[in-house]
Amino acid sequence: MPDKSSNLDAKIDRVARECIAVRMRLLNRVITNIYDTALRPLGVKVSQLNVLVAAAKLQLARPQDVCRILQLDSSTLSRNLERMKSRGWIQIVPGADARTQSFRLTSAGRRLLERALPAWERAQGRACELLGENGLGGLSAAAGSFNT
Amino acid sequence: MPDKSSNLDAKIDRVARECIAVRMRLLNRVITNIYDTALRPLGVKVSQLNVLVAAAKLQLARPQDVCRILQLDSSTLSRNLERMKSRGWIQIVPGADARTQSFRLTSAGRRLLERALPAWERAQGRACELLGENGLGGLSAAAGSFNT
DNA sequence: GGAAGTTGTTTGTATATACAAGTAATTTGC
DNA sequence: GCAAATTACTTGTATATACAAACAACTTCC
Repeated sequence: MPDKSSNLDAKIDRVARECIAVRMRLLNRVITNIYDTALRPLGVKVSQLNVLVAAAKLQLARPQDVCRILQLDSSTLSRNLERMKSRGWIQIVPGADARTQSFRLTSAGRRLLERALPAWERAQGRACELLGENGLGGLSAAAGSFNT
Repeated sequence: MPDKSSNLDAKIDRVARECIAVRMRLLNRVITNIYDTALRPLGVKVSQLNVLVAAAKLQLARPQDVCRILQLDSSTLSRNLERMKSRGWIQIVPGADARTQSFRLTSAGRRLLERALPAWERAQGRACELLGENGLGGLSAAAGSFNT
């Protein structure tokens, strides 16, 4: 009779060693923490900064576009926008299609981005160090298919 | 007088193009979604699977160790354990130090892992494809410093 | 031009995540 | 051997995240 127990153990060992999701999620926590720590004095998190930057680039941002660009669920974005709206960083702009709740940066949002840039630089520098050349290249390669 | 406005735009453009956190977080969402979708029929998410696998490997797992290994905040783990305990996948094991709430897989937890392995294999395959050789290598390189 | 289908967003619910503060147990220093 | 410091975890609070379902507005098709 085969030893089912150690067979399972071996497979579990393989998951522990090889699982891509484990490493991706771990690195995501570490990297997010670096940026959030740097941004904390400004009262903004990197998740929000991402959306603000996207809005700045799009000028007039449609949620659907931001969701596609960032691969975000629309319900997630909806609630993030709520928070940023209440902080005065973005404002809703009614458009032609009454279904879309397009939005854009307010001047307060723009000022926030400006003030956040130095902190972003510092975090970016630390993240670079942490990932190393290999990690950075791999990240770009892997994320490449989701550009713009 | 320098054109402050476009200078800011250029910097924002740089954040949009280069920000490591944006890409890491985007990839994390995509990869997590692949595993969660594959695991959905089993009623477990990859975040929980990670902890169950760690518990399986440690045999008797101390929360502090799991937090260190996965770079998780202890409050996060505390609540995740609560959910997995209520599902009967883990059980608390009182130990020498009354502060530590060590835990281990129950047999139900072990059976869950066994049933989840094929779904994990499928998700792992798709994640490999998505990241490509470069992405996989970079991920390993970057996560290397956090091994075990 | 109206019914049926599609699309864009929000709301309900659940999990994951972290920081700050609280609590309880252990360890250290005297 | 006790007070102070430290450690290990939990609880309070807030954000991020996604799926499912609801809703409203647009589009298609006849």
